[in-house]
Amino acid sequence: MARRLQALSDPTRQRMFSMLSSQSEHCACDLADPLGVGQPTVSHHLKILHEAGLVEREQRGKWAYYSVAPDALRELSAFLDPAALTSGA
Amino acid sequence: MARRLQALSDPTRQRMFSMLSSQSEHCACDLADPLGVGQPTVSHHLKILHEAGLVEREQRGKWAYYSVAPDALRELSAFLDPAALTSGA
DNA sequence: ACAACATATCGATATCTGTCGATATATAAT
DNA sequence: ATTATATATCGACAGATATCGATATGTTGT
Repeated sequence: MARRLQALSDPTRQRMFSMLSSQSEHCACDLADPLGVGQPTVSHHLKILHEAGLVEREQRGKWAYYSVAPDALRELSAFLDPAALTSGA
Repeated sequence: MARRLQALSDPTRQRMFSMLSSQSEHCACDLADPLGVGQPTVSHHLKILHEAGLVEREQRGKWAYYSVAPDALRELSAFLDPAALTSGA
């Protein structure tokens, strides 16, 4: 969990993660421009998010598609505030 | 929220916050030893947690007592995973 | 094999940040 | 007022990190 919080501490990664949340998935190439950073930087941040278990990676052809890891946020949310969990859904 | 995530990204502050969570409140003087850091460092981190709205501060005599801000974690948790919120409690 | 494109890695650098020692501020007691 | 104690601030420094340009890797076509 420490690693996840660390991964979410950078503003660029926060925006990146937000973009991935709002849409089902993103090709890495679509992230650089809106974020205003270079391609190596995008790649670097995606690696950090991935290693923290926050995003998943799927290679399709030359493109790499990233998406939010299904349970990552729930786990993090539960870790921060266990009392706020729903019992069912 | 960005600021709160940033505040929770440091390992020392995570442990600090955990200590404050497990007990109702702590005097700043009780934190340095268990954390293995100096007093100025404790003061510095408490300031960051306080400015992020994660902890509250109450001065009693020469001592400063810190406690977890009541709604901080719930808000953060809801921000990260709105779907996991309880409707009632 | 070769060319073209997407992504990852490498090396360098500027900035941020955690930590400390020293010092300042504040409160309490003598 | 002086002393003692608790906390905050300051200045400095080492280590982490975000970013970039250059290059490597990998994939898709020809």
